[in-house]
Amino acid sequence: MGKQKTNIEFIAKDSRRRATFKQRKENIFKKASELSTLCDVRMCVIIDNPYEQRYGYEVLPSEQEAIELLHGFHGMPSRKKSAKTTNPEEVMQQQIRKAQEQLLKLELENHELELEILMHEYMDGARAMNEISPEEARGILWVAEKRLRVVEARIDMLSSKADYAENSTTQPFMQETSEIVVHLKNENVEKIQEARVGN
Amino acid sequence: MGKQKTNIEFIAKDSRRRATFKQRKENIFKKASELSTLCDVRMCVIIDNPYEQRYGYEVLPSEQEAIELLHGFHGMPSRKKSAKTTNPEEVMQQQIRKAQEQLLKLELENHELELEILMHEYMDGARAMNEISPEEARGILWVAEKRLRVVEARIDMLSSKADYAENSTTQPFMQETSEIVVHLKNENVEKIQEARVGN
DNA sequence: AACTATTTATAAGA
DNA sequence: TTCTTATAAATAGTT
Repeated sequence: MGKQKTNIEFIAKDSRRRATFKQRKENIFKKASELSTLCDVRMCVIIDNPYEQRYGYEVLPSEQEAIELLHGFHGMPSRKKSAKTTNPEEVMQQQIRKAQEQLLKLELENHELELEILMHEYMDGARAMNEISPEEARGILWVAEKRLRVVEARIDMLSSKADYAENSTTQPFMQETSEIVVHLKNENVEKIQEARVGN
Repeated sequence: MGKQKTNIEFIAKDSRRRATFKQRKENIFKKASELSTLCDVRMCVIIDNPYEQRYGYEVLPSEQEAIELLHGFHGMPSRKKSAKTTNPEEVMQQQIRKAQEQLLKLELENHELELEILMHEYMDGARAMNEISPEEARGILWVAEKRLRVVEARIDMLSSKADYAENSTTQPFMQETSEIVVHLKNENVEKIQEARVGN
């Protein structure tokens, strides 16, 4: 659009490219915001910005939304909203309880993929907040250790090929396995320690 | 735009909302695609689609791009591109070698945050390909176990508060700590076993 | 960065 | 719904 129709191809001239980028980027965010409001649909636009050093990319409406969308948490309530009105630690405690509860359920129901997603989301959320409570630390350790024991048990079970051949067709519980890795900020090590002592 | 200027607010009428959604969604993807080409900029648009059951959301240009953008891997070569022309297993083997190499470097240089990012990316890549090789499995276990030992050692070290107070200011190695969780598809358990036997 | 001539996007209507 | 069309918005080239 404009005074002359342009082909969609890389703009060689730097000044023109920068101008076009700035303008079109802004318009895309605007359009995205409009559609989100008009149809009440969650969306996320991520645009790498090579011309700005502060952030390598810009996100609308939020990075958290993007993470949730990518992880498929369409049905879950937005963590962001509740975080606005509640103490972060409270929110996190709720989350770890929810995570533990769900983990237990999944253990019973053999839905490990859901756990993977849940943990992933939880970890992303915790990292975003840059802070975890002793309860969270304990919860994370609990989950991680539990996963590790399950994995080890399964590997032992698979040591015998015969057992595996037999079980693989009859036991849905063996369908998937996983280990869990949790990243903790170093300032939280002390909290973990406290959690262990307090436990 | 249109025959009448409209306020940006939720469209109550369902048929009209659906029409607007479809049209605007298409246009946003088009605009995003154009900007990406015009300025050679990586971007990703994720739109939840409540009217389609097949996918809860649509992504442009790819989910992998989104993951990389979110994790901040702007400088790294696109895994997707190389995967197109190479055997997936080859690519993954290269990746685990790179991961191990980098881990060693980080152990020495105390840059654990970089490892976190690297592992995160690696895991996402592995999951996307839905397949890992014995070498990868062994590599992942190696990394995970190594991280776990480091964490445990640090927690022991922190058992004494006095030691912590002393060391926290003088030992950069103590700056951060982490545990690592790896998710493995169950069909890969056997591969892990093979890797361990072959090791 | 601000200004237009045009091209695009799109709100209603069919 | 999808297509059409009058009009609002976006934008290429210019200042």
